[in-house]
Amino acid sequence: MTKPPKRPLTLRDVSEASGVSEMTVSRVLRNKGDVSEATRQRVQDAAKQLGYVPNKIAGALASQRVNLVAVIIPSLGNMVFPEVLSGISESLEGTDLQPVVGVTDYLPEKEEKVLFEMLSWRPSGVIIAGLEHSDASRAMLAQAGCPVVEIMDVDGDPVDSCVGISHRRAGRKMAEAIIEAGYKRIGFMGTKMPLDHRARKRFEGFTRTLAKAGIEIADQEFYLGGSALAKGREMTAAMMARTPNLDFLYYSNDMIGAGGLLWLLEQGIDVPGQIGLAGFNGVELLDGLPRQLATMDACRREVGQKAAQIIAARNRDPSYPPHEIVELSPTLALGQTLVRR
Amino acid sequence: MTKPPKRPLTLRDVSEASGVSEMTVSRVLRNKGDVSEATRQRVQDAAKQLGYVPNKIAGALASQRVNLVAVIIPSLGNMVFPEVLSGISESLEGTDLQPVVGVTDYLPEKEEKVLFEMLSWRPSGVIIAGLEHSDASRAMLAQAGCPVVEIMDVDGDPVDSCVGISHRRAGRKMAEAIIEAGYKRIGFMGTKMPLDHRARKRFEGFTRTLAKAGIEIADQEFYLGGSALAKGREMTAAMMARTPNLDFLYYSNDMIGAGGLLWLLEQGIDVPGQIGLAGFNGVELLDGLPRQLATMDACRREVGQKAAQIIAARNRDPSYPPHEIVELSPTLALGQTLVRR
DNA sequence: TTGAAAGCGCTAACAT
DNA sequence: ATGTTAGCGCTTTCAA
Repeated sequence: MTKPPKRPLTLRDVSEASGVSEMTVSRVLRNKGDVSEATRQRVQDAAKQLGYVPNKIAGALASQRVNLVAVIIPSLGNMVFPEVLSGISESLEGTDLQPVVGVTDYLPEKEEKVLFEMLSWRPSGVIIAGLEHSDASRAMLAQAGCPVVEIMDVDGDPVDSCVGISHRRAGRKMAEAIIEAGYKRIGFMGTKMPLDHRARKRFEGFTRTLAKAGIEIADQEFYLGGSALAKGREMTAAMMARTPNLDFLYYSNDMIGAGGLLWLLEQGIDVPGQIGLAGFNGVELLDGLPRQLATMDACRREVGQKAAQIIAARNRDPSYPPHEIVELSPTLALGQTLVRR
Repeated sequence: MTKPPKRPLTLRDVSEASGVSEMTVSRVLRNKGDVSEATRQRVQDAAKQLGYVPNKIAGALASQRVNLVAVIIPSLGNMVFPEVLSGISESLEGTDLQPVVGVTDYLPEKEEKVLFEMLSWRPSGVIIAGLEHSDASRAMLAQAGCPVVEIMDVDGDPVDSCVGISHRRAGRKMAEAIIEAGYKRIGFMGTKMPLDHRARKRFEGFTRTLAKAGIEIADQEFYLGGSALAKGREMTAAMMARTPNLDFLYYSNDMIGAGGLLWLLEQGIDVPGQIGLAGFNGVELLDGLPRQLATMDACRREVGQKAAQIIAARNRDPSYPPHEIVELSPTLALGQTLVRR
């Protein structure tokens, strides 16, 4: 090891230390072009010796290529998005592409800012959650000059490519399952809507399907922030007090569903005998609950994988067609809380 | 909006569109230097009209400044790290710095790779979890040429600055509380150690303190992967079958603790009457459990905030002293599962 | 207040 | 297999 340098090392330093031209040093460090084994060794030794770290900024500017994929998601606290991320990382593993994450907190203005920020690094691709964006954001995406994949949702009009599930259909399928099982007095709990378009679409698909069967939501409640598990408890307690004759509770996510389930069991309420339950997402957490909560898997990992594959493929092969739309099918898991009655 | 460009727009395009020199356009876009209100308007209109997004790569190369802070953490699936991240984002909000996240999966080799990758973008600072790094990683950090803050842990020898709690002390404090409450037959459950130094240190602090009081861990079990809640259940079931006379269970994280708690309650076991429990982290999730699990807060958000503040301060003021060490004090929450017996 | 020139550290393209 | 030259798109510095 050498002593801390005042000035960051450059290719030139390695060149001088190894007695090889900058160009050849560059070739060695990128494994590009033919270099004799001897010089390769010399260069690598010199680079390691000095502790040289290449300057990607200069490299990117010169080569007009940046191996970054911008990934823009609403939140990291949700568990859903980390799973999407790991799908993305997985698919990008073999390539030289690297994901860079930006978080919007479900705020369109912040999405705009984050997107602008990321595009100004000229990434090789953009993966962005949702199909709803501000006009400015859509314009930026359209002009980005790189593949764009909108994920998690297919109910809408993508700028370019798109990978996800239909949340309307997911809501519908759940409603159908509930109707078919014979439940009639249904309560709904979820996040406040305007922020979360996918939850809203599920709710729409759900209520419409119920309506067609002549059923109306008997009670509903929406929350914002806080511990989802605790919120699930509270909302369930409140709703059961307000509307005691409910026979089913549909939660817009598994976490509040789990909270509700725990509360109901504690009250000695028979689940699913007296009341049925369902959530949404298929989070791993559920495996540890006293009852297996009915849920619907949102294919989070697969969404991430496929989206990243599209980006990678289009970077590899510019003739790969844009505007690809991939709709994945969420699977319904009835668990132990949605049974025929 | 204009039609999709083949070539990304440059300052030159804005310059031509507005009839102002590139230099002045640059000044407007960065709010730097004096520009007359008239030209400022012209330029901004032109830029927006064209949909110009500045090229940060070129900007960074020219200015030798990059407004990115590299944040390197072991995992996103843990809930712990997203909280640290939000602390970081929060502190960086006012500045022009932006966090960029890299994930190591607790693997030193991957840490090395991620670190190298991030340093090659010449960030304005590095925030990295833990004090244990490979020699190569330490060397890179030492040579990084930017402030480095190691976080989450203070039991060790930081390269530069450091913000965190003492996990040894945390383990000790928990042991003291348990001893003082009168528990004697103690079981431990946690992740497999070598991967997670902080969990290991807590365990060490814990067992040593017990040892001093003449108590030895009566049973222990370690897990790897899977749903933590479910693992907590399984391990607890296995341990209670194997060593039925335990009177306390210490879990290395709240999630497995929650799983254990749920299982015990289901079995009709009296918590904390028959057996006491404690976890670690103070995760929000716990608010929704049937009993408030004893735990110890790791100050995750505060750690992130403080670390980012240090980076920001040192960027603002180069004379800000390096090698700052900040030890935060975790607070013990006895909840309802650690009571005097 | 504005503009012109130089160059950041690399790599593409072309020699040799 | 290796070296040379000319930028990449900005910002710094200096001049007007």
